[in-house]
Amino acid sequence: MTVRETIRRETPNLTASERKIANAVLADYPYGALQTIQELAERSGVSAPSITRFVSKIGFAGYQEFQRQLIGELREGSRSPLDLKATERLSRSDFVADYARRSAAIVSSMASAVSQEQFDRIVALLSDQSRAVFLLGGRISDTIARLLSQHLRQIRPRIHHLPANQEDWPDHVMSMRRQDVVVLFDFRRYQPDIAKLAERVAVNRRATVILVTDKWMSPIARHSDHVVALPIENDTAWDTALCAVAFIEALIVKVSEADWPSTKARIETWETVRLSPPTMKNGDGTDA
Amino acid sequence: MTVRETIRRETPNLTASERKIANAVLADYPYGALQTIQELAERSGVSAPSITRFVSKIGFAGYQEFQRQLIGELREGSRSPLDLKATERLSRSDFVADYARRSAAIVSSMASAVSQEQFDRIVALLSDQSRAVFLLGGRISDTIARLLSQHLRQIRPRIHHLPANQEDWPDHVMSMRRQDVVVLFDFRRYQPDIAKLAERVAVNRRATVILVTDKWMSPIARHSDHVVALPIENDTAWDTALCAVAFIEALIVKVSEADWPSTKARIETWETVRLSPPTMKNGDGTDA
DNA sequence: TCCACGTTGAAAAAAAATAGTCAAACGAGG
DNA sequence: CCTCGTTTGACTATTTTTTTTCAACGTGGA
Repeated sequence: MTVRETIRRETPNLTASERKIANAVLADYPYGALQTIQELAERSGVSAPSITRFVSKIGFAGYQEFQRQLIGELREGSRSPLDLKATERLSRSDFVADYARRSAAIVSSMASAVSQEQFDRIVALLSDQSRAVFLLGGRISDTIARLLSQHLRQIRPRIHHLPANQEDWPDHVMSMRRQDVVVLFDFRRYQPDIAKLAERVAVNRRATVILVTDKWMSPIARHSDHVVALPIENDTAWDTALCAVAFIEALIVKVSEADWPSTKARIETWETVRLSPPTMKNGDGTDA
Repeated sequence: MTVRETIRRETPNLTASERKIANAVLADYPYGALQTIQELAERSGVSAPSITRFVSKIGFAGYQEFQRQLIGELREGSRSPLDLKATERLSRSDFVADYARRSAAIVSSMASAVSQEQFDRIVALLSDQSRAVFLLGGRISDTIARLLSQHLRQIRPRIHHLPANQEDWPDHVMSMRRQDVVVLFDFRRYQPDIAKLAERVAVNRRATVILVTDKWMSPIARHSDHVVALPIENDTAWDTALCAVAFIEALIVKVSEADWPSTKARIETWETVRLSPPTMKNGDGTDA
């Protein structure tokens, strides 16, 4: 019986504070608990005596014995992944584990949905600072688009996240030049307004359109230069945005590496500016 | 420079007793040294003061720092089995596939960071429509928080996503009642403003605070009733939000299932309303 | 609303670990 | 064989850590 299992088993009997401790211990297991009581108390947000009560409640004679057991596990663990197997078997029945496993499968299937060549082309477009980048997503997917915007802003200038309100679009559209890049996110329940925007951008402004969508392909695809069709199915009532997130995070990594010194410098400047004035933020995260 | 190397390098300068200690430490490295001074002294066949002299001689401030260093090494070392392999193969030619694989691994590790019990408790809180729900995230994580808000809004009423601007918070905070739920997202580069909000909410309004953070634990943990500590490390310069997304999607599935007929009815109504008038959207996705 | 119970953290006590002191033991060189 | 310098461990002081005590607090039930 590992400490982890013991804690899991005792969870139902724990009080609120004790549960916080349990979380802190399990969150960074087992190293999180290889500290003094004080430090663990600090990290868990409870008092030191609560830690003592916690360890005795889950069946140890004292904090030291508890730590000794953890070190013992560590030592055993380095020999055989026994604990891992046990944990896995234990968690077969729960939803979280199951969901995690399924999600992982979907994420790994992303690789077959995006070819390396396509990825590289998109990275090249986004890394080219002579091109402005405009982003927009649908009702739900706009939050994903915004994740990309936020990160890109840290890496390079001229990132424009279009506001949700259609009426504000024309201004932005008019400022697009032919060499610019428009990244659209549109998953099923495709939105006509975005399709319209895409068409206008493609036809009138001739900007490069990158579309991130699902395998059923938003109608925007016909106006897009690059279409990334990601898996979104989950076997639940809800589609998953995981692949989209994984995809944009992969993009971020590569775009930032394209000119890392510049990225680093920019982030540092950014931090300085952010920290000095008492936070004066732009309300909705879009640029004006 | 590992402790082992340090010891090896210093060996020539050691006295007989000190060499005994060195042998004892290296013989069962690093576990042999993860004991009290007394035990190590016993095992080495020397006295406790010799141990003290030994550790200071090889350049540590004291026995504790020495042990801490060892634990640190252990922790670094343990990252290798899964991640190091991935890092090695982070090849240019197949970046997407590698990234997908690593991302999948991280997502599947989510299961060990979130226990089923904890998950169930959070689902119960969010499913309880008598509780209003307030959400907020940090600079980047707010987009994740927003994803949750968006979905929750489709499922149930009284979802309030706090605006990014701090000055608008007091209004919302004042409307919080004791039975309400506040969901905060805060990943490293923890933001003081959010911590302040959390404290005020916990102390003044006594609402239930759910914190989604990373294993280093945002200082908000101290004021939170439920702390979800997710893996975010990626071996890239950027932290990943994948687990956070997977987590909230899992939440969504279960919260929506808690009262599926009601959820379904609500979504249908929602669709009708959304499609009929020529889209009049709320600018930033927060409620007024 | 009030009461009884369980939970919590501050403070103090207890225990332990660690560092310091000093004299004895040891060994090298005379 | 003696002397000096080094090393060593018993003893002690100090610091740190852990545990216990106890009062206050919040919670849930009457």
